[in-house]
Order: sequence, then structure tokens, then C-alpha cells
Amino acid sequence: MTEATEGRGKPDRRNAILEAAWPLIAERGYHHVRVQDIAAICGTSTGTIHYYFPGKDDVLQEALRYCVDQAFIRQGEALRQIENARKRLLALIEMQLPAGVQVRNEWSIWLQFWTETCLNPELRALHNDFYERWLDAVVRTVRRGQRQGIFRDTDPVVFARLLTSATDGAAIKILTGAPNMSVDSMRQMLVNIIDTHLSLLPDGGTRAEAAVAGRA
Amino acid sequence: MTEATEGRGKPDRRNAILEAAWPLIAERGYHHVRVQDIAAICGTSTGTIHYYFPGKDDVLQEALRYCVDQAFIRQGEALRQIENARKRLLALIEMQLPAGVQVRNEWSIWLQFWTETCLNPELRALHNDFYERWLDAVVRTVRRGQRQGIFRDTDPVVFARLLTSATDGAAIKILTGAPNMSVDSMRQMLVNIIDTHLSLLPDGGTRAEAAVAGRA
DNA sequence: CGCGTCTGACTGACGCGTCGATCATTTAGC
DNA sequence: GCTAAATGATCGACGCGTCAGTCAGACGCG
Repeated sequence: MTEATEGRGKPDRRNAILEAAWPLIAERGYHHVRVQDIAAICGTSTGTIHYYFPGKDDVLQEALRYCVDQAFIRQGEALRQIENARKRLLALIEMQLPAGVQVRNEWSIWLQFWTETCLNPELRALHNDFYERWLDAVVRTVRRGQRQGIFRDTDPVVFARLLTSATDGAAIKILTGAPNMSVDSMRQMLVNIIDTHLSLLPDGGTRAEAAVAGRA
Repeated sequence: MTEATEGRGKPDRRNAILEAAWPLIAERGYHHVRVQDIAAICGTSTGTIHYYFPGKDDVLQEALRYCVDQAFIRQGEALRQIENARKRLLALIEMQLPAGVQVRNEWSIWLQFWTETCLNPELRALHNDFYERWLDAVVRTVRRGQRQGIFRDTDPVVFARLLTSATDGAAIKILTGAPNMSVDSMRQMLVNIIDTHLSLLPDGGTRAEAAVAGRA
């Protein structure tokens, strides 16, 4: 795969194709994206797309990787300056809320990625590589909080399983337009999970502070 | 839609087509199912499929409805004889665990349904109709438990949001082959949610009993 | 500097396989 | 013998991938 999908020519053009491809996938869906559509957005021809990528599937898979990598880098930068573990978790949650178009599109990509992975086990390795990063981010933040003495000693892996499951499930509800879930109630639910499972105080601790930090 | 998809002829043949279609969708994916494939399983021709359904999309959408309805009926029957609210919830969870091929396929259908609904808002009404049933089942069971005096007076809707989100998220992890989630840890996680949010005792109550009932 | 050559990005019309849908025809039931 | 049910060859649209060709700029050489 490395040499097959390794781009020829200038990487800016190649990136332009990927940058055009992934929002298209997010909005129309993997199976409804035509090579012609990507070419049109880049202001180029279908031949050019095939000049940089062997086939349509390669464009789409690379676009997937591109999108996930971009998001991961963005999150990493945002978290770098936050020391307090609780605030890191809250910031992590805040960045996952499908509020803007960007994050909504990223969730759409994930949803489709899940579907394809479920149908085609060959994608599992790639998927789990991506997903593990996000899960590890939670686990490491919990451990940090426990070292800082602001979190109870809950099993970090078990907690991360719960938090990420609830996050994914809630995002689905929002994307599908479920009437009983909104961005606000998603935030509230996730913050509540943190309070319930990590807080030192039995009643859940500083809810008010959490809500404020969550909106930052 | 009503008259367009309303079947002609004997309903057994029509149902046979749907019965053949939905596992095919679950295993190969909506977009990879050919009319020819469905016909082949039924031991019939593509013409017959089009005799009962106007187009391919109609077959697939009806198959979706068929699958969801069947599952809902099955669950309703299983729950009918269970009086105790906690045992009802545990049974509900147990039936959602993607352990066998049947339930796995149903989750695959849901996953694809979510994806399509996210991409095509016209499906939202249908999707929310289906989803609401499952959410209501949880809400009503919680209320029942509160009337029975075995559940704390947590907000049933908020609780249902959490439980269903976590369920959906956990199922996705299992279907995508995530290394840190198994059927057992999914069960454990969901039972733990019940204990934490509904149990009368502060420590979570009868975990042992719950685990046993869960396997029934 | 000027000329010829070469390379490599880019084009877009076309071939070809695929698949949904059609419809003339056959078969079965009453 | 009439109607409903079922067939499957055939049509036509669609879209991926190919490939012969264009063009601009780099390069070498006198």
C-alpha cells in the first residue's frame, strides 16, 4: 500500500484532492462520491485524480486518514497548554461535541468508517489504530488526574470505555436528529459521567465549575 | 409511499424477499446488495423482485422496517412475562448484546441506518419512530421500577439517554472489533450504569444477583 | 542568449463492465 | 380461457479507469 498510494508530483495538489474529498464524503456519503465530483471541486479532471491515486478507493481511504489525522493534531495542540486533568477532559469533551459543521463532518466520517469496518474486517486494523489514539487520550488524562490527586482511583480503562461509548452513542443521536438529544444534553451527560466516576466528593463535586469550563 | 410499496399478490412471497434481503444488507452492506443477489437467495428472478417492489430502494427500505419490527416484536414477547423492573432492564440489555449472528446482524442494520439517516434527513422521521420505541421501553421500565419502589427517582428520560447512548457506543466497539470491548465487558458496563443510577443502595446494590439474572 | 529536446503534470473523450429496470413471453391457478 | 404470477433476455444509464495527446517549463548545448 505504501508505494501504491504514495503520491507522485507536488504534494500540495495531492493534499488539495484529499482536502476536497473528505468533506464530500462526510456530506454525501462514501458511496455517493464520484471521482468527477472531487475533480470538479479541485477544478481539475478525473484523469488528474487517477494520476495521483491508483483508484477511487485509494482516494477515499487516504481522505479518511487525512481527516482523522488533522483532527487529532488539532486536538493535541488545544490540549497542550492545559495542565489540570479535569479541564483537559472537559476540553476533550467540548471538542467532540458536534456543534459546528467541521466536527459534524468529522463525526459523519467516523460513522461511515464504523459501518465500513463492520462490513469489511480488513479495515479493522486501520480503524483500531485511529480509535486507540482517542481512547488512550482519555486513559492518560485520567491517570494524570489521579497523580494530581484530583481524581478517584477508578480503573482508567473501564472509565474510558464508558466515556467513549457514551460519547459515540450521543453523537449518533444528534447526527440522526433524535428529538431527545441536543449538544447541551450531550455535554451535560458526559460531564455527569466524569463527576460520577472520577470526582473525589461523593455527590459529584464541582458541577458549576465544570459547566463553565466546558463552555470555554 | 403507502401504495407504491404496498405489496401485490401473496404476502408470503413478498415476506420471503424481505427475509432474504435484510441479512444480506446486514452482512454485505446496503450499497453492495444487488437485486440479483436477493433473487438468487429466494430462488427466483430479478423480474419477480420488481414485480413485488417498484425499485431496489423500496426493497431495501421495506427490509429495514421488516427487520426492526421483527426484533421489536421478539423483545416485546420476551419481556411480557417479566414483572420485576430490574429484571426487565437486565433482560433488555441481554437481548441487545451482539453475541449471536442474529443480533449482530441487527446491529449492523442499525449502524447502516444511522449512517444513511445522517446523510439523508428524509429518513429521520422513520428512524426516530423506530428509535423512540426502544427508548420508550427503557423509560417505561424505569418508571415501573420507581412505582415498584426498587429504583431511585432518577429522571427516566435522562437515564434512558445515558443507557441507550452507552449501549449504542459499546455495540459499535464490538462490531468494529475494538480490542478493549467484549460482550462481557459491555454487559458489565451497562449493568453498572443501572446500579449506579437506579439502585436504592448507595454502593450499587445487588450486583451478584444482577449478573446471574443477566445471563438468564 | 536562443534553440531544440525532454520530462512530467494534466486533460478529457472513450471503452467497458456493471447493474437496475423493462417487457414480451411463458406458466400456473381458478 | 382468462388472469395473476413469474421469468429472463435485453436495454440503457452510469461511472471507473485508460490512454493518446497537449502544454509549460526545465535543461543542455553552442
